[in-house]
Amino acid sequence: MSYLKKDTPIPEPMDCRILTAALNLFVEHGFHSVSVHDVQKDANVSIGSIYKHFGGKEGIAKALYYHLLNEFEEMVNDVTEEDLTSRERCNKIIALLFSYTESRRNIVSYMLYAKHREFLPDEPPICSSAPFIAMRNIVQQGIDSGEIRSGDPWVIAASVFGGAIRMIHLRLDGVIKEPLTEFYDEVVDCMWQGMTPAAAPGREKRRAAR
Amino acid sequence: MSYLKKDTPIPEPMDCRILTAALNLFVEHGFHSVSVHDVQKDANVSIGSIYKHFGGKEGIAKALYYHLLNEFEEMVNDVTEEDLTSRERCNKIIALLFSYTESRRNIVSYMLYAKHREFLPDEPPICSSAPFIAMRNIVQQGIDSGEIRSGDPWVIAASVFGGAIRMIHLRLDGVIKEPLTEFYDEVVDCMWQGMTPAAAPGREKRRAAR
DNA sequence: GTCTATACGCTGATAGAC
DNA sequence: GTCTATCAGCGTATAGAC
Repeated sequence: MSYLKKDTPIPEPMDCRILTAALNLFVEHGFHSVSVHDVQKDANVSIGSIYKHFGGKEGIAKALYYHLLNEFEEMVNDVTEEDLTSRERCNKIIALLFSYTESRRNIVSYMLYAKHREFLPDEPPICSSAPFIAMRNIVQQGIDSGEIRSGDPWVIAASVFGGAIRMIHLRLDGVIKEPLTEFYDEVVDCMWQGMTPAAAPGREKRRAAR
Repeated sequence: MSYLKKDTPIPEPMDCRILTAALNLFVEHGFHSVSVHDVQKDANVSIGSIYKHFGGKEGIAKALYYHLLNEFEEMVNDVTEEDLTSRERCNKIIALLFSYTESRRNIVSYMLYAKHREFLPDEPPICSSAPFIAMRNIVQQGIDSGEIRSGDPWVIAASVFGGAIRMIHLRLDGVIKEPLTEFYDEVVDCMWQGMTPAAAPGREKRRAAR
């Protein structure tokens, strides 16, 4: 059942084999380029089973999405419950995301790239789903406690996590060749320099183009 | 011919009507969910013309991609040729990207979300294509001239543009309701606070989790 | 519960008239 | 150069045997 956790204990045969096969195929070829037959073949089950369990291709994608979203949320919640400062929580989330990108590449890719609108017509986009809101809330707490400069919560959250997320994109696209974990210190350092309340008032700026 | 430029002068009837229709359909429904018949209907041309001009659906997607990529590259090159500091160049690119996201939403969405691997099997991913490399080079010049803190060029580039790109994603997903231009000052300010060479040595850090 | 075989619609692509 | 009519193949989904 556990995809994100390191110690996957060999999941229930049927459902999970289907989900795992679908995940890999979706990421490698794209949702619409994969047929139910492809999944069926890869998972060593029959088409009937797939329709019995998930009701079709969209059903698989939905189940996969919610399952992974849930695990992601648990991860963020775990970090939230630890006794850490807001900054340490942000850092930990970034570290975990980097780590997962290396060890569970396809999962991160699916959650980051999949156009969920395609199979979840009227579901909130991933950016406004629970775990991302939790991340924004961590940032909000940091603002309230004075650890992080104040401002629009989404802007601050985008500034905190934007660099790291961009690094993940570059890594998934093959632009960056080395494991992300090597860049963790530098990314986090760059980011916090701009997020300290002390730095907020701004000196020497106000010369921006445009 | 000009999609990115503000003053689109009513393009050549045929080719551009097809490309425009395809762009909107691709963005709204996804590449694979759109049939050639859909494009044909929307563009008010016949299937024959489409196959004559573009050779099929993939041909349309490719033409669209290269066309827009080219315009994007021109935009970056224009900024590069202006007499500005590296920082001002970065700011101007961010300002232009924000502006285009508001005025030419589908174009930005297509370039940002489209999985180009699907129709460009062995083409470099967008992140390593010419305009993005040009952006990284601007950052590199800033590092060389001492305007920007030193470090791995991709990390620094990700830190410079990551927050802004994240804001674009949030805006395209409908999470952010107000025009991006309203957030420009704050985004740029946050970012440069972390990018100044003076700030690089690092004080009070080295407490990162993980 | 699991499988196989089959039906039906849609999509990409072409041939040939105008 | 542009269009219409048509085809062949694939992909989803189902019905029914085991």
